[in-house]
Amino acid sequence: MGNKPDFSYTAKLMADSSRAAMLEALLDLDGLPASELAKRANISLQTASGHLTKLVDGNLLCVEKHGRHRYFRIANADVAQAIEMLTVIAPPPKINSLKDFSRAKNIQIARTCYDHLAGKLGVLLTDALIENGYLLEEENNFLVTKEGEQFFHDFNIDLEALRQKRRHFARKCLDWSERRYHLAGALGNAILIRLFDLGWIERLPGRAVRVTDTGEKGLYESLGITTKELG
Amino acid sequence: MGNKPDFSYTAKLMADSSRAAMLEALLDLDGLPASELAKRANISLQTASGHLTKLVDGNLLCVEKHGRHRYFRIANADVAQAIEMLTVIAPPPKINSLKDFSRAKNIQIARTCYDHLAGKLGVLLTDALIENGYLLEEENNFLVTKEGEQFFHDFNIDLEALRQKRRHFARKCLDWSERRYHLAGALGNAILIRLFDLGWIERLPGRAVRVTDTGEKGLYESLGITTKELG
DNA sequence: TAAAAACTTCGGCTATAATCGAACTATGAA
DNA sequence: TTCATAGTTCGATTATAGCCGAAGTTTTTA
Repeated sequence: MGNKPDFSYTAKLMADSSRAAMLEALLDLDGLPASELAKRANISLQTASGHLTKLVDGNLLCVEKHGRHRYFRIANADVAQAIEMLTVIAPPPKINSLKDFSRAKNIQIARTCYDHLAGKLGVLLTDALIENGYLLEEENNFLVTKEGEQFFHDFNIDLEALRQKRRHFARKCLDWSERRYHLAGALGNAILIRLFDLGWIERLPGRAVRVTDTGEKGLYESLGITTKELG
Repeated sequence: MGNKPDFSYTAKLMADSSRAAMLEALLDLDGLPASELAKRANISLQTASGHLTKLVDGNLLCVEKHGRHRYFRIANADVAQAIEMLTVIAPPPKINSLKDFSRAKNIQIARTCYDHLAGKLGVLLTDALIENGYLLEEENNFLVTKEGEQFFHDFNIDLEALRQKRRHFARKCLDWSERRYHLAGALGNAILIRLFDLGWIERLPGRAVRVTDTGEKGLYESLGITTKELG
């Protein structure tokens, strides 16, 4: 009775699947307009507008007005953290067949999460970048060190170009299977693209990803990652 | 699409106010039967039964069967943490009048949370117990040290009796106004009762609490707490 | 000044799910 | 074996809110 804030109010805002789709989109790419969010949630612009009003009123999102455009973003890190916690305790995608089972295993080992690398491989790569002194951990982001600037340059990733983009540069993303953070944001995306280009990883059915023989060698030589650890 | 676990599923389970009431009750006192939870949520036993099935299926609760009784509890610490995160970002109770305003201020300074002390005073007391070497912080609980055993004995609190109770002994509870942990569980409850008995604190309208003149002196002499810090 | 783009508001339709009465199952006590 | 207690299942009712079509508002571009 007026004792504590009512968590079911916030839960209700996250409970609708259309709103959840929009929140999920904003977790990775923030500063999206209503029309883009409507597309991603597969709903009409009118419906999206209503949902977005509710999310802003409920302090889950905030808006930036630029002329006739309105860019939405997650209100603060607590909101992202709350969503991540809910993801951790949510039941994992169902397994019905043997095919599903091996796919589920592959997906835990290495997968894409939105547009960056996740799963055991994602966490392993992030850890290696930290241990080699290329990244530093911050509150919600990673910081590229001087050595890191050199490393990414040699790895053919243009950090300056990434910093220009209207999105997080090197954000932390909670890995639901590993319960650890991995690298997301523009830098996480650039690394994924580069790994595909180099032929170090390749797609499996679904979101899963596999390290190739070339990749095994490359990851060891550049970052000291042994793929045996992937199980 | 089968990428990540669906957090909106879990959010939906927490979104209903009856289910939220049951979860909140179980956050403090766990091992309650369905009939008791129905009472606390102000719903019929049939309705409660349906809700509890959903919560168990969704891995938010687990059950222990003892004969014809079924005792429910929060499934794990992640669930509690997720609820706490949602509480932190939920909008605080509304302020409509000047009366509401001063009440809101009082409630931030010192209040009861279920059956233990919270707000600035709750956090201050918990910190003092730690600084004096009477409590140690663990993952989700506090540990009473040897010095603590002596202190609580002198303070007229029977720790052995508290440990017998079918509930958490010294649990951490996240303070939504302070964004810090305070002491909950059986020990938190016992301290609150003792403070009332000693006349060190007294009730204000609502859930708020006030430190008396005797209390000011007593808290300083026993734990070095200066109530000026309460603002 | 007109037209287009980005978004909001309104109104009606529809689906979901929360609710409880009543009847049922299972365990324990007399 | 009969009664009581604890809880579940079923069915009907009701309320909430998600959805989109249509019409309105505001800002930018032509």
